[in-house]
Amino acid sequence: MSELPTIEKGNRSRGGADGNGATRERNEREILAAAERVFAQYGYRGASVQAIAEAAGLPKSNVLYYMGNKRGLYVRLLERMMARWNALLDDISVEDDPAEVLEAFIRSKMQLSRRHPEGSRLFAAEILGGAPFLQGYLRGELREWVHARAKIFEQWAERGLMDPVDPVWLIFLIWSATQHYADFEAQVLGITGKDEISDADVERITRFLTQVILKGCGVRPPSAMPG
Amino acid sequence: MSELPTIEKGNRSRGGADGNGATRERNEREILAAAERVFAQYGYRGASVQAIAEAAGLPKSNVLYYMGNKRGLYVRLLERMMARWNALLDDISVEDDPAEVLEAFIRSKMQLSRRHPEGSRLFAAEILGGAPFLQGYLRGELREWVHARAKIFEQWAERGLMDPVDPVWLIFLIWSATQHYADFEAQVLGITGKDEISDADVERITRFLTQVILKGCGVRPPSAMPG
DNA sequence: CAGTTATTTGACCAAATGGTCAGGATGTTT
DNA sequence: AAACATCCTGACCATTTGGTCAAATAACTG
Repeated sequence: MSELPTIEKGNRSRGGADGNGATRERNEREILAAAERVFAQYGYRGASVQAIAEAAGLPKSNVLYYMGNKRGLYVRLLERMMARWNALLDDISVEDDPAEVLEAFIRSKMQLSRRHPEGSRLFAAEILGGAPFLQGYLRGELREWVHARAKIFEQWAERGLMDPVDPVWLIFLIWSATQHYADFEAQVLGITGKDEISDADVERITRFLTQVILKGCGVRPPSAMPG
Repeated sequence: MSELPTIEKGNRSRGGADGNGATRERNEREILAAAERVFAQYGYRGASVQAIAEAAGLPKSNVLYYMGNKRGLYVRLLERMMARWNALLDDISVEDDPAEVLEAFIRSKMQLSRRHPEGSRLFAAEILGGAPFLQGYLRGELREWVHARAKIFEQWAERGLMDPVDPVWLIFLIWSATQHYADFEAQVLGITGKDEISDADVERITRFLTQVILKGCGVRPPSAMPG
């Protein structure tokens, strides 16, 4: 605990600029990755700049040199995660097949959580704590995102392509079910006795969720073209 | 932030012993409630004893007098929540009706999250952070709990009372879906535009989840008695 | 090469952290 | 009233917190 990082001064492979903004870019990437892990584990308040610096293998001052301050670093991470989320299921229309869209949604959401488990947990921790930094996003962009898709689900229901379930709650159901495997990984591992969730597990879970949720809201399996 | 609690010294209604352990009991209750809120919001590291004390309207020293230290207080809260959880769905057998049991599970889980939202979030934060204090519980008691119920689900599937879905993942699905409304309340409120989740909402959500999940795993609605 | 800019980092700071403790206040019991 | 136990809390402590700064170093540019 009292041990400092002990970076060798002459670490040639890391120090100094090396043409363009390459140094900056590389260091920022490394710091962001480390910060994502630490913030995800301890939350905003619980995470310390010192801990982030150690995780990145840099002195604290250097982290602050690149990121300005803790708050800014945190917000940057949140924004990065929002961007990833926004890119999800970006273009669907009423004409699409419900089964295909829902499966694609479940699948890409699972993969997002799997590819960025720390970002996913960071997001979760932020919302758990009352979303002090994300209020605006939740009541703005994300709300629009959800309602746009909800409208399409409703139209599908009107056309008899699925049961008339509340589309917003359906989205929450999918969100929570997929999020669970990233956010509560510790629980899933503890209960199943595994020591990691494999790609095969992810595939099985995806299929399970797809099957249960599609069937659960009466979506016809893809094939028959209406009209 | 720099303001101290400023408790009046002569607060008659709180000071001193009053027969039995009534004082202790009352103060402990109040401290536990305050701590649950603060830990839920900020996580273990992010929560400060000072913040808990202020939330309880007591000086920090008094909180430590009752609870010993931060760690002990936290563990006590986790244990209280585990006890609540363990009491859930405690006696089911293969002879029971799947539809009834699953609905009861969803319903009581929803109510648990609703009655103890802070406890629920506390639990979630602990697991999010890798469950450093709950490893044992997850790999022990909770694992048994889950597997015992999973076995029953499997037998139901064998008897043709439901689809042969993986029972552990079904439990996770129900867990995550119900947990969501407590843990991510900020998200649900932000997106729906409500400023609280009403009892009526809870009832609607419960019905929605019951309908979709039961249908989704092919559970026959209650009525026909087998064998 | 000199000049300019970007990077690195230890020393430092005020505030907050978890926790201890002595001593006073408030009761109950005899 | 004396004795005893519980309760309360301000003062205090070592450590950690987020953040600043100046001086050193490294790299790019003319």
